[in-house]
Amino acid sequence: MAGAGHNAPVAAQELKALMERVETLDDERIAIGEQAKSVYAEAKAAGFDVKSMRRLVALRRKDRTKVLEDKAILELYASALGCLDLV
Amino acid sequence: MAGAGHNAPVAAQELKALMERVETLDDERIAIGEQAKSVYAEAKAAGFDVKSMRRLVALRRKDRTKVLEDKAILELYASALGCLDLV
Amino acid sequence: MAGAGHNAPVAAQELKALMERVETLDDERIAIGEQAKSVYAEAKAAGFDVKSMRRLVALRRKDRTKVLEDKAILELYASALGCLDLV
Amino acid sequence: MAGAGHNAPVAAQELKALMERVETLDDERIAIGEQAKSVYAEAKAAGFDVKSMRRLVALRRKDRTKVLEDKAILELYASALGCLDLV
DNA sequence: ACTGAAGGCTGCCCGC
DNA sequence: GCGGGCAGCCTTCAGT
Repeated sequence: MAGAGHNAPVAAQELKALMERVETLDDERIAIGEQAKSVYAEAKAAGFDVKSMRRLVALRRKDRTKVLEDKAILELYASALGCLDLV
Repeated sequence: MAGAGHNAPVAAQELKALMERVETLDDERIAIGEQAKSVYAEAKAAGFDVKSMRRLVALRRKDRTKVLEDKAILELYASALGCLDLV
Repeated sequence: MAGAGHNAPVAAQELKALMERVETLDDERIAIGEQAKSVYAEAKAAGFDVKSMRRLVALRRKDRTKVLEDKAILELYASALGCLDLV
Repeated sequence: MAGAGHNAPVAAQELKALMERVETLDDERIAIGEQAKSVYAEAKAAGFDVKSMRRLVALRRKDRTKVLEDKAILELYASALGCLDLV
């Protein structure tokens, strides 16, 4: 099914090399995540609401047009259900 | 560490009974999920946006007061960043 | 984009009816989830490891053949990396 | 509730600065994620099973002792249920 | 058949 | 030290 291992030992060397690259990248990614966490800790110490900051970061990363469209639909539906204030 | 298995075979009968109960409940849960999926399919066929419906369902299930508070903070921050229109 | 609202108020009645059906199903789903949680709590009180039980439940729900295949690949790779004992 | 904004405009400048730092870190994190994705694509092209590679990466990052303990419990339970071959 | 998204589950961190 | 809440990963499904 795999198609990979035409030779029994699965090209262990190749696999090892790929895994090492991935693991290195993962280490970097985690290190950066820790830096971000530090910044959020600072923000929290300064009295900001971290959860809201995260939501805003995510929102701003998305495509602006799409966000506005989604928002419009949500408001339309909420209005139909009589709970416009929630959105 | 566990504390459970004071007797070697781990009270296999007890474990089996518990697992069966969980698995039965799981079957029911999945069946209901499929019914919900059908309703969403109907909604989609009628031209509604399923994703927005899901968001609204989730929003309405949450505590109203908390939703309003969170919304207020988000708007405050968005306004500080000059992107109030996104929220 | 939506195609739904050929009439301005978005067929609010239809949307409401659909939402109610979904929310009812959701309530049931949540109730069952709580029952499952109770069973796990019982299990924990009896000394069983809940996390392992969950893993086993998930494993048993899957297609047996596929599980065995996946297991074989994982062992092959682990062996290539010299950490067969982990899997 | 917040404690932060003793001054009405919520210290918009401070918030902006924090958000920018977070967003920069996020950009880096995403870029690295894309590199990892590339490596996995390479691996796939070479015939390896990406899912198994991911599982192995996750497994190797965890604490070795804990992994072995978890494995032992899982095998114990599986054996009690008569499906040791699955784990 | 593959890619991208959406939901559910697991692992992690904070608060109690 | 435990339980709850949050972020990330895996899995599943719709779309192409």
